[in-house]
Amino acid sequence: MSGPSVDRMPYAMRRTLSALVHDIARLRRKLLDAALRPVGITRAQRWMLIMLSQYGEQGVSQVELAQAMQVGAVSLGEKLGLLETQGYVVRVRSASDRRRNKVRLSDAGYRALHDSTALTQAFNRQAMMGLTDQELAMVERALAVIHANLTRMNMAASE
Amino acid sequence: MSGPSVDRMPYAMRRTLSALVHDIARLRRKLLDAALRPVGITRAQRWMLIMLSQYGEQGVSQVELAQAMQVGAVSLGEKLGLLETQGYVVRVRSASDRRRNKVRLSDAGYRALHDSTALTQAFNRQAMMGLTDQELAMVERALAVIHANLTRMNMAASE
DNA sequence: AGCAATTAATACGGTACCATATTAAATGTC
DNA sequence: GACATTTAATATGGTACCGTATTAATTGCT
Repeated sequence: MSGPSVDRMPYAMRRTLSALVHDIARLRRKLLDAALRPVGITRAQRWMLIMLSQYGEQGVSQVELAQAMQVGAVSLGEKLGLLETQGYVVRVRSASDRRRNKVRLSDAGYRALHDSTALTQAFNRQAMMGLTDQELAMVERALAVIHANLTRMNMAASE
Repeated sequence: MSGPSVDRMPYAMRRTLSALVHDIARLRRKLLDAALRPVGITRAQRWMLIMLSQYGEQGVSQVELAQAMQVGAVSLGEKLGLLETQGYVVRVRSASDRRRNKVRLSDAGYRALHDSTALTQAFNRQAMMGLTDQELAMVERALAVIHANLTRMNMAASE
């Protein structure tokens, strides 16, 4: 009879590697999106434009693009909808398979891609300030390992 | 007369450090949230529970907590609303300043924190597999630099 | 050819963030 | 004490993700 059975100690909250990754992603999204405002696209949209630029005139289907970006088909469709509304991408029903959309960049899309590049690079320089190229390369390699681990876990989770 | 004035070349799309950070954050959120499902909280909620555990019985105001977490007051309020609905936190109007809420963990909150810890640690071990402690320490230091840069930029942006 | 299974995209609903606008309470100034 | 200012929290609306359910079209099997 007596006190509660729960442990009420404060938990350790060192800024771990994982917490740093989430925090950096969050801050970077916020700040870079603000920096890209003049161009009219966000960081995530820029990423999609970059991917789309790989496929040129003939375009890609949404499923194929989603796989290449390791992103859910729903997220992709939503973002494409926005980009289409804004005029940066074009979606056309494929004639050979009328379930598919052929997605490609418009001229405005290529222009937004071009216009956002310098801003992004300048932003990255500021964000990476104080680290040598060697350090950055090492971090990139380590993160690639973590990314590969997570990708494997992700595959395993979806069978 | 003539062709369009836009450059239609495909853009380089090496998995850069920045892209890796965003991707790791996204995958980690997805997979860890799934792993934590049995406990009933998400990774972001766990983070908030950890922070709340620092303040003990007397609790914190939302503004103070938002500053400590470097998160917007709105996001914080929303997540607190969810956690309160689920019974993990308690919000009480402060008597001395009736604008303020005093927020603290409930017993269920402490329990969820406890229950989610082992799962999170196991998850992290899997995600970091293949990297030595030295490498991880080095990555953590480098990410801390980037985080500090972004934090500074964020301060500057809000004057 | 006919029907079942698969596939591409979308609808719907949810979490995690953000900025800006609003409301209510406190504070500072006269 | 009265009124303008500041502050704490919330309302509103937007982007970026997710999972599951649905719809329409194709493919595969018989």
